[in-house]
Amino acid sequence: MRQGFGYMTIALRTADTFSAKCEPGASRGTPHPSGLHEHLDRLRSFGLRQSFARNETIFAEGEDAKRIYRIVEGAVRLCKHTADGRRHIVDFMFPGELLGIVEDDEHGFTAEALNNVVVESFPRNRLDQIGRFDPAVGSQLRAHLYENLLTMQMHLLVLGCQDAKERLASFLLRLARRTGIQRGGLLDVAMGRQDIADHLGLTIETICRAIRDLKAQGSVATPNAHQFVLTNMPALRALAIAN
Amino acid sequence: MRQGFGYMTIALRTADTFSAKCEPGASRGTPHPSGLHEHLDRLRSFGLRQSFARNETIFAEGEDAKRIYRIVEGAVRLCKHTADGRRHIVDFMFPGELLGIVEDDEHGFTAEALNNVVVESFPRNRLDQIGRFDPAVGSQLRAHLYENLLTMQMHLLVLGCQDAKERLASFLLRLARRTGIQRGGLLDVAMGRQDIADHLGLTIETICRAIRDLKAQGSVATPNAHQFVLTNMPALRALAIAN
DNA sequence: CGTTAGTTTGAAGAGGCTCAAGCGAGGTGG
DNA sequence: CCACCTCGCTTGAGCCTCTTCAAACTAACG
Repeated sequence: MRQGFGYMTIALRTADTFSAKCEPGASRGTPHPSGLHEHLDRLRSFGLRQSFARNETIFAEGEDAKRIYRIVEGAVRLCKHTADGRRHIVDFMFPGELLGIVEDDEHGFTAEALNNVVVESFPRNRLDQIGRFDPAVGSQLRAHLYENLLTMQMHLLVLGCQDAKERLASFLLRLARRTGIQRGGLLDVAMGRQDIADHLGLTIETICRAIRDLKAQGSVATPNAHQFVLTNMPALRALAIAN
Repeated sequence: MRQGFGYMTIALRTADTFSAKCEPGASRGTPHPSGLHEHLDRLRSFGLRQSFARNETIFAEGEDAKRIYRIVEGAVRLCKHTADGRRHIVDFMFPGELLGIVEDDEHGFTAEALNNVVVESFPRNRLDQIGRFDPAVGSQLRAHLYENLLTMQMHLLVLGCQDAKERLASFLLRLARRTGIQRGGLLDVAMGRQDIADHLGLTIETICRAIRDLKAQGSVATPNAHQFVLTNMPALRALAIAN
């Protein structure tokens, strides 16, 4: 651990860029471009800025959920662990996205930095306090939870119905939709192969072979292990579950 | 379709029994024994009671979500379909549970009757209206969404990490926890093998074989195809993900 | 008592997993 | 500056689980 920089060419997006967010569900117009951000901005004075190096834990499953987090820079994985040590990555999170919003007292998963991560965190009870006067907060929180719910349902469909290549295609397309694509069609992939495997319910070897196959059929190219070019979107979309 | 009765020995529970509900998460005390029910009861005059025969559709994915449903009797499956016709059953629902609560304009999945089902439905905008005066409604809706979210996360873990026997064990234990167990340790299983398969991301044959294996190792018995006896709970729990 | 829908079992095949080794890029120390 | 080491990625071979296809069985119903 703590071994420096990791990948991700350049984190172009900053905390003020997140209005472009549009996830999930592609088709439906974004219901709320997360109005929650405005409320958090109003809590600036309570905001705490923190940095985490690769593989450091931002918060852990079971910990008291006293603060909510906004990712300013870097990428994060959300993990759940089984009793016998198996790991599943529920989702990845990117700049401008909110983290650790629960209705429980404790966090339901562990959040770990994929690379150098900067987060701002805010006391949860402050937001609740605003919510007591401004009913919009409640509905924005609900919208946030609902988005997450839709994302989970989509992912259930992926794990329940798709084979390795299809899962990878779904993953890459969603990643492209969320993080955007650099000039030259370059897609930066912050997470390692093992992370992708644990997210898609496969092994690292199967991920590698699925990538090789997609390359062989001309659907993607990989200039290096952490960058992809989606050379044939229609083919990928045909594999994936929906866009 | 419409071939009469289906299974499920006797639906003992009625609309007034749901206070016993305690899902998901076993450990945590039920955060809200769904206070939403009280609000719905207050909307009695707008309530619409409907019956559905086995395999009939209660509402379909993509339809306008104008009403929310409460199951009075019977069991329901919630399905999503991929473009190429594959089916995934997101979850099953039982008497006393609420159905079709979305933040969207349209339903995110299809609800179909597993057996003879009776539901009460209420206009969504009426509940919203109550919510404008009573802030508790909003937080109860949020709690409801959050419960669903936790359930999905649990199920992701099942699909992402477990093999056939483990998935079946997880499924049976959760089912027992939700629907309760008859005298004699009998667990009524309203859904067919194909439904279980589509819920667990397996084929019907694999389900049958997993059942056979659990029987062989003495963990369950099956007096008939729609009843199970969980003869060795510790063994099942050891297989399952958490309780 | 035949029909039908659903369940169960078998045999063969495929996709993904395991184990093992090779490769390549980055960082470190001489 | 190069050699070395390490970590993560990639590839291969064999195995195992789950799937596929096919057929037999069972129970409910007309």
